[in-house]
Formats: sequence, C-alpha cells, structure tokens
Amino acid sequence: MTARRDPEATRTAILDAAEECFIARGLGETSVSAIARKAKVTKSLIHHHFGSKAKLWEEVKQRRFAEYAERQLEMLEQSEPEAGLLKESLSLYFHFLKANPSLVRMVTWMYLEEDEECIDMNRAVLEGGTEAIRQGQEIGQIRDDVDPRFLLFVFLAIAEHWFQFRNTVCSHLEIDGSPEERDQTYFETMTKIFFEGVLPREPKPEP
Amino acid sequence: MTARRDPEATRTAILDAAEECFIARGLGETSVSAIARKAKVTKSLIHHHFGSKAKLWEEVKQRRFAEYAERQLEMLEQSEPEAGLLKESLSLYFHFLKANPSLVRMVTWMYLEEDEECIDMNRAVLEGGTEAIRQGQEIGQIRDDVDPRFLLFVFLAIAEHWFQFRNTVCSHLEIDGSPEERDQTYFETMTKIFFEGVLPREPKPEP
DNA sequence: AGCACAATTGACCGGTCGGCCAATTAATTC
DNA sequence: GAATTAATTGGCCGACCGGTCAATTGTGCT
Repeated sequence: MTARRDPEATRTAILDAAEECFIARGLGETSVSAIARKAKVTKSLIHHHFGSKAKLWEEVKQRRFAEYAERQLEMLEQSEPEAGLLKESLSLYFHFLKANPSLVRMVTWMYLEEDEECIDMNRAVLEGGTEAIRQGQEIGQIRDDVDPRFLLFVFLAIAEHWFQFRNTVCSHLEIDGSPEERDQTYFETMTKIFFEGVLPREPKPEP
Repeated sequence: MTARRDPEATRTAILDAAEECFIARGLGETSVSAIARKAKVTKSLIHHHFGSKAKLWEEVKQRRFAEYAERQLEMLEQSEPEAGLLKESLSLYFHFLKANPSLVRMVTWMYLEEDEECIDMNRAVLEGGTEAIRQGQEIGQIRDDVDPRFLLFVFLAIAEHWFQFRNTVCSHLEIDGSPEERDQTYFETMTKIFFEGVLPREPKPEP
C-alpha cells in the first residue's frame, strides 16, 4: 500500500513536474501554481520543500545534470584509446542527446540565463573528453595540429546544434522523410565531414 | 529642432528598448513596464502602438530578422562559385555572428519558444546557401557524396554554437587568452576540421 | 499515551502583471 | 479656425504572481 505521507515521493513528484514545466516554458513563464497543479500538491508544499521557485529550478538542473555527467563519465571510462574510439564516441553522444531532448533544452535555458552553476559537474565531462582526444592524437588517430579542447567543441557543436534546430531548419528546407530518417542522414553526413572534411578526397595514387 | 511628437521615433525607441529587454531576459521575464521605462514612454503608449506584449516581441523579431536576411542575401549574391568560396563564406558568417551576438540569442529564444514565424525570410537564406554549396559540388570544390542541405547545417552549427556556448565552455576548460584570441583560435580550428576533417592527412606519396 | 516534529493544507498578503479607458494634447485637414 | 484624427497620458482594473503563516494531520520516538 502507499504511505499516506511520503516526503521523498512528494519531492520527486514536484521535481518531475517542475522539470517538465521549466523545460517547456522557462523560469519566467512557469508559475509555481502550475507546477503544484501538475504535481498534485499545494503551492505551499513546494515552498516548504524547496524554499523558492528559483531554488527549485536549481535543484531540477542539478538533478538532471548530475545524471548526465554520471552517464557521460561512464562512457568515457569504458572507452579505450583505440582506433575508432572517436567515431564511437560521436555516435554514442549523438544518440544520447537524441534520447534526452530535454537535456538540450535545459542547457539552452542555462545559456540564455547566463547560468554559471553546474560548472563542476560539467568540467569533469569536458576534461575527460579533452583527455580522450589528446590520447587519440598521441597514437596518431587524430590530427595533432589542433587544440583538443577546440576540437572537442566542434564535436559537441555538430551534435548538440542538430537537436536544437533540426525541426526549424528541416521545415524551412523542406527536407523529406521521417524524423528517424532525417536524424540518420544528418548523422552520416556530419560524421563524414567531421572525420574527412568537406574537401573532395585526393584521388588515390594508382601507379 | 525635434518635433514634439514623432510617432515613428517613438515606435523605434520602443522597439529598441524591447529588443534589449527581450534578448536579455526573454518574453516571460520582461515586463511592459520595464520596456516603457527604458524607452522613456508610458506603458499605454506601447499598447497603443503594438497592441500587446506578444505582438511587440513579434515585431522585434521581424525587424532584426529582416535585416539579417537582407545582409545574408547580399553576401550570397556577391559571391561567385569559385575556389575558396566556401572558405570565405564561413569566415564571413563567423564574423557576422561575432558582430551580432544579439541575433544568436534571439534565434535561441525562438527555438525555446518553438516559434514558427520568420520562416519565409530565413528560408530564402537557407535555400541560397544550399544552392551555393550545390554549385561548389558541381565544379568539384566540395565533396559531392553528401546532401548540401545537411552540409549547410554543419556549416551553421560550428559557427553558431560557438557564440552560444563559448563563455561557458571556455570557463570550464580554463582556456586562456583574450576573448579575441579565443575566437581566432576556434575559427582556425573549426576551419581546419570543416574542410579537412579530424583524421590525420594521408602522407603525401613521395616516390 | 503523550510528545515532538515534519508534512501538508488553505486562507491570505502585498505587489506586479498585462491591458483597458477616458481625458488631454499635438498635428492635420478642410 | 473649427473639426478631425492620432499620439500620449495617468488612473484604474481584475487576475495572478511568489511567498508567508497559522492551523491541522500524520509519523515516529519514548
């Protein structure tokens, strides 16, 4: 049976409802009443557990971001600096974002709010990615005439930006096919460009 | 002397103030009163000229976006499908965004609000870019085994994403140097990757 | 049983919100 | 110069905002 009082479940319900609202409409256009309605609790209870709307938003971000960092670090740990590592990482990251669209929106809200939190969690992920690229450079898998940190940024950009703007751009360019096909085609395209560039391949020397 | 009444100047003052507020804080966290204060007019005057807060935001976006589209189409027209066209376009676009940071924020707000307006203006720009790439493929300057529309997206992503997240990422990765240097280094890196890819160059055959 | 405490509720607060309206003032038209 | 129209103002409204508070209810401890 369900306990008549379960503060932990209540907290979770509030966090879930808040996350949904904040990610959809942002801090300013989300009211505490709306969150309370969705979580089926009273407004006062939200203030009791979280203090204020701003603090609630912080906790929502912390929770989701901590989970993100955890999974990313798992990914980095289990990967080894072998051939194809970067290709696999790009694929993993792309499909991770695909499965977590709310994360992309959350990071975007944080950008617009000039949020400086979550630094410590994200730093570990970014540093891990940088280190992986540096190792790839050392074993000759990755060109070594670029700063691994900026290379990592390009890596992140081509994946994240897709999930930010795929709907807008696809409707403008009248790109056909199912969303699934579009994601797949973009992934293949951006993989080619990321690894080989847009310049035509030099013709193989055929003596 | 200045006219005691100048509705056109008033409209412009309101639009300028509104743009500043909306871009900084978004629709939900900007109040009409704040815009009125900044524009040095009364709140009622804003409703007189624009009807509602939402309509004002629409006009702000329209105005800025129209200017953007105009400049981009100028760029596209004056460029010819010669060697180095794509390189020059990438540089132009990068420095255009660098000079117009508010545009990046505006597009991002529109993404979060799932704004479907401004389609017609942007479509022309995107189609122009696609056509330019297609021509580059025909004359052999650009690899032709990828859809030009997705290639264009990668092009946009690596430029736009930088201006969205450079501050956050640079502070996390403790990238040193002035903002100017950072922009320059990133530009060089992403240019290399975009054109040549991250894989090491094949050693030139030296017979 | 009784106590202490946390969870939960509903009533309520001052303030701000977007928007409306009637009155005033300046420019335009005839 | 009177009439008309548009720009501009200040006052006002009901709704909703985030947040507080006192009271109630369930839970666990002793």
